Amino acid sequence: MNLRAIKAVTETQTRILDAAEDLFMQHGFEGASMRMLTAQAGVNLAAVNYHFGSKDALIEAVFRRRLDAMNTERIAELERLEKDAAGKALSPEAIIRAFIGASLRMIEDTRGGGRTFTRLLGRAYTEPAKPIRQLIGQMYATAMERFKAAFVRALPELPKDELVWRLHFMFGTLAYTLAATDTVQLIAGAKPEDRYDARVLEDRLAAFMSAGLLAPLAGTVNVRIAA
Amino acid sequence: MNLRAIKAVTETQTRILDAAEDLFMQHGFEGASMRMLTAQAGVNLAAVNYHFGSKDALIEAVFRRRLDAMNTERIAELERLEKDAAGKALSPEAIIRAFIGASLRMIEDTRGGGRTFTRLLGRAYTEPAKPIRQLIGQMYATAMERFKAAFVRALPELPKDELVWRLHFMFGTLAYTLAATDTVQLIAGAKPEDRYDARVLEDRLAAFMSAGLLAPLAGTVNVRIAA
DNA sequence: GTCTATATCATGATAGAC
DNA sequence: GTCTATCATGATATAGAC
Repeated sequence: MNLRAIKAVTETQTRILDAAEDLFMQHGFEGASMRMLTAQAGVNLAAVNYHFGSKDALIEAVFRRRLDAMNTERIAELERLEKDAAGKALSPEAIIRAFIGASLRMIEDTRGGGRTFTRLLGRAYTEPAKPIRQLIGQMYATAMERFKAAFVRALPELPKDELVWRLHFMFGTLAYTLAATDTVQLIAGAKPEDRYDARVLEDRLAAFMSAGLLAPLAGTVNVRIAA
Repeated sequence: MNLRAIKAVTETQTRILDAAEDLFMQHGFEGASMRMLTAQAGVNLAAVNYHFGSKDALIEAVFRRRLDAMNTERIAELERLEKDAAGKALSPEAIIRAFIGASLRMIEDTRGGGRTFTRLLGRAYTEPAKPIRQLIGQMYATAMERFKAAFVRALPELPKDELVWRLHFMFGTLAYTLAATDTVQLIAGAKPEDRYDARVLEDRLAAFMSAGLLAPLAGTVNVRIAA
């Protein structure tokens, strides 16, 4: 009888996943080695292959551990909003908050590694390696469709291709915020206590993103100074 | 007499820089090896160390080749605008265009490797390795200060810490756009001919970013549906 | 399930012939 | 300036004892 089928996650697996999260974030997927990883996890070098099969499978496990739950939470929040609205259109800002809230709340989780994961996630969005892009794409697919549909309903007058671009920009804003909140010196000017406060960050991000999403159409208001 | 002092950039150096740009973008700095790199450049394995001294020095050279010029161009464009305005305040959107224009125009340069570099650059913004962050930070420092001052002058009523956050968000939007324009599936819905048209992209980005920059202050307009 | 030991190959860097 | 050859180290992965 297979014990692993019952106790799906062992102590060793958790330690490996925690170390992998941290080291993939710091050094990238190719840059973080099995030796670094098993040393930091305090497990044997062979343990990764035993528990996960290969380095690539470990990468997938790292994302799967948190990302599936995160996107499920996003969709649940959106559906809660839609139910409460009872047929009325949602405000774009409310939809935005439903999308960004789950990831921002994770920033506050330093003990459980959530913050590390969000930084890894932000980095992974700009990862060109095909297998990783496909992996992330798959894991986001359902939530993306749901949210896109919600935005279409909330903004029926916005041309579809314009919406797609603006979703792209919004995604980028979030990705960079997740990845760089810890690192970038620009933010040095910001009050430290605000930096990781999910509520404050959500307010700031939601204000910025919804204004961008609702911007006047380019072409109709292109005022260039000295053009 | 040192010939390299006269002809600063040799054919071999250019080939190495081109290959490095491409492979650092694809595999990250740690993931791209000297062997890959010299093979793709069609030069000897020892050539990198001879011409650049080390892998780290090569990384710096890759950025320096284009980034210094890019930021000089940005500042020149800003100063041109300020001169034309003759003391009057610039519009935030004009300042934004001055900042993003130089990088977006580079996307169109497929032959010379500009597009590759912009993608590398977008990736590098989320790179946590300290030496690289410091390098990029240094190279941006002057331009950042100049542009921040311009925004302060254009938006005297916007609180400083709010401005800093919004600049951070704008930077993120641009970074992600540079890094992911080629890759992300979301954009699959966009017309392909628009995807790399710097003018179209600049219009879309400028509209999004300036709306975000001018958004009503968070806290004053936080309308939550079903809160 | 966990360990040691090892196979096989890639890594960055350099010494020294040409 | 360019090459080959080589060093010391580190890479992923696995076989087999416990």
